[in-house]
Amino acid sequence: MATISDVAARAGVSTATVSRALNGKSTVDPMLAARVQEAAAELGYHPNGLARNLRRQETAVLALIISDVENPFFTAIARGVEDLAQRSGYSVVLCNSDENEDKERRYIEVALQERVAGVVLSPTGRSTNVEGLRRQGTPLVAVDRPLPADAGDQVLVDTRQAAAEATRHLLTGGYRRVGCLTGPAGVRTADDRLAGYADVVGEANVVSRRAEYRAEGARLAALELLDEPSPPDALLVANSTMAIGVLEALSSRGLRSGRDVGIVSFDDAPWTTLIDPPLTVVAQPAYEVGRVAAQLLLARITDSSREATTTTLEARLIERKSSRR
Amino acid sequence: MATISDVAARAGVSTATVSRALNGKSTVDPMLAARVQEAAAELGYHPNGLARNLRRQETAVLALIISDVENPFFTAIARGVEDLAQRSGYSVVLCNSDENEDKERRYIEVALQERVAGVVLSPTGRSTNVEGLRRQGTPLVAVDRPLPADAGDQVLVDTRQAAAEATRHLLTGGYRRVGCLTGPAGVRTADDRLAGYADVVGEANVVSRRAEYRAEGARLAALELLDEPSPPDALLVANSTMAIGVLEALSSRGLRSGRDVGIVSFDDAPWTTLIDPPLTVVAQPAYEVGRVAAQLLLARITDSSREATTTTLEARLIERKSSRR
DNA sequence: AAGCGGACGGTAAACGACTACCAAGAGCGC
DNA sequence: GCGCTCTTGGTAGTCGTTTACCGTCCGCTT
Repeated sequence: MATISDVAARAGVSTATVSRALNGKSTVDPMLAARVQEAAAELGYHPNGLARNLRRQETAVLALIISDVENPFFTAIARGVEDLAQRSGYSVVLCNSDENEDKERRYIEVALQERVAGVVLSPTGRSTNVEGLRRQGTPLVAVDRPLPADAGDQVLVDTRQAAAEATRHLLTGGYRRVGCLTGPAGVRTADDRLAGYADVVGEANVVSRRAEYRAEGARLAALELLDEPSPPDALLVANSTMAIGVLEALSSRGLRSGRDVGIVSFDDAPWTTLIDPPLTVVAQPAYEVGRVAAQLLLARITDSSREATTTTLEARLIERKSSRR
Repeated sequence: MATISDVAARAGVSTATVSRALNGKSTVDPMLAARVQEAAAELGYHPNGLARNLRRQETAVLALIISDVENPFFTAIARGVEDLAQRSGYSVVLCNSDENEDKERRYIEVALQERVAGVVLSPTGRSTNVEGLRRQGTPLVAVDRPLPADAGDQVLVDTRQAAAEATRHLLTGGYRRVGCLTGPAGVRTADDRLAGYADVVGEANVVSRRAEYRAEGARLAALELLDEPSPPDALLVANSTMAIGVLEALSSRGLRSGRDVGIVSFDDAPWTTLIDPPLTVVAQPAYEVGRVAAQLLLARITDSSREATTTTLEARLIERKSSRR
């Protein structure tokens, strides 16, 4: 593997000159520079990023740790982060914590060890530990879910408000007994969506189940709800993956969404318009969340003394037919 | 930021001892080791991975460069790679080339500079350049699409065969004029699927359109096909993202899949059973592709002289109702 | 008591780049 | 010819680890 000294030897100059020629710092005689370029090309020289970063004490890599690669909401965030970061010359590496606190911890550790320039994190849950990042002064912005007791930058979605609006929408649509299917306790988005729902129906009328943010758990939970003595006639579902399970549950009971059970789900997945009836959803500005997070992160990288901010973006209810009789 | 010498100073030993104590190599007096551990904890010491890797000349990071984070097929591959890699102590960083050759090149460059231990790559297209990786001897395995003129490890899916089977299935289902909607020319999976289709209908009867592997282009292309003088009465669609566009096109023309136009699509996305009629699909073993790729990569990392292999996995036709009248 | 081997831990040299500092040479005015 | 400035490029130190090598100490055998 060619090193800078190989190039230097081949071009008949010192390593310092090679470094200067290749990085365009300081001035180097054009002829010498050309010779260096040529030597580098001939040897297929790629600077060793490890050595470079070690010396420079900085990397142009951002880590994005998300809770589920298979959830379109998070991949849209990834796109947002990436588009913006690329433009500033940063590369983004994506780590999938899989809603698993161990994996999350491991990836935070990797980010720390690799000395990435900054981290965008969607915390899996209660016990996310960012002490390490904080101590090392690694810039961090949390997305989707706030960090427990933290004063860092955050980009959130006003999900409680959105859940309330969706619930209200179902109620005015003529449904009487609205239920709620949400994610695990301790996951802030899950709790907030439930809370927004409860705000509207009133504590006394809460009919809810929790499940992992996955299809299968949601299917089972929906079934439980439907089998109650007085089952809900409408459901607020906390994300699109769960919605898949809920719709399966409905069809396995011969129920039709909209007519029999009103449905509103979070996240405007691409397939939601394909089904019959099309799904009413709460569209979250995922791409925008990613963009803003990246912006904040870059700003903090260049000026670490910035004050921490919390940005809350609005979600938007898209009325389709699954919430109408 | 605490370094190893800080820890050494605090524990009153040399850096060598700290290193040994923390890495469990060689033997260190248990009492000393404990003192080192404690000092490290107190200082919140995280070894500098850059320095470590520079010295060790190796990293425990694998790069996975995929062509589209928002495509479930690729995220399933990512999961497969990750599950296996984690088990061997490797971390996986995911890079999204977005079907864009510039981004792909950039990420290959990053992988090279960061000296990752290996690369899993789904080449975007014709001009993917892995010369750099080859020269540096970075282990590489290609997934989904073969590398042009390459002798490296590959994990592919027998997609031509699967396309042929799907086409045959439509034909025996009573459809007369089967069309094909595939991806861009030069993308091997797109070409193969078209070829498999052509194998069955015969060159003379080919009715096809190409589009990006995205919903919108597929929608337009489908519309074109449907507006022909003698439009096809069945369509083979090359991936699930395109299928979304096709289904939109159908419904905008008031056509019903199955009854009016038979549809078979590649990729068993989670929503395909939710629509009415459920979509007949060619399920690709994406997770398995990822697993095998990771296995191959790890094997090659430990033994770089292994002979290159090409693994071809079988796809499976799942008959549902969109391919029946 | 001398000799020996094993266990332990320190010293210092890498790894590969960047860069502060310095030296040499060129050009120029006097 | 001298001294000045300016450009150019080399020397060597540095980033934070790991590890080859070596010295020391301890206990045991003979």
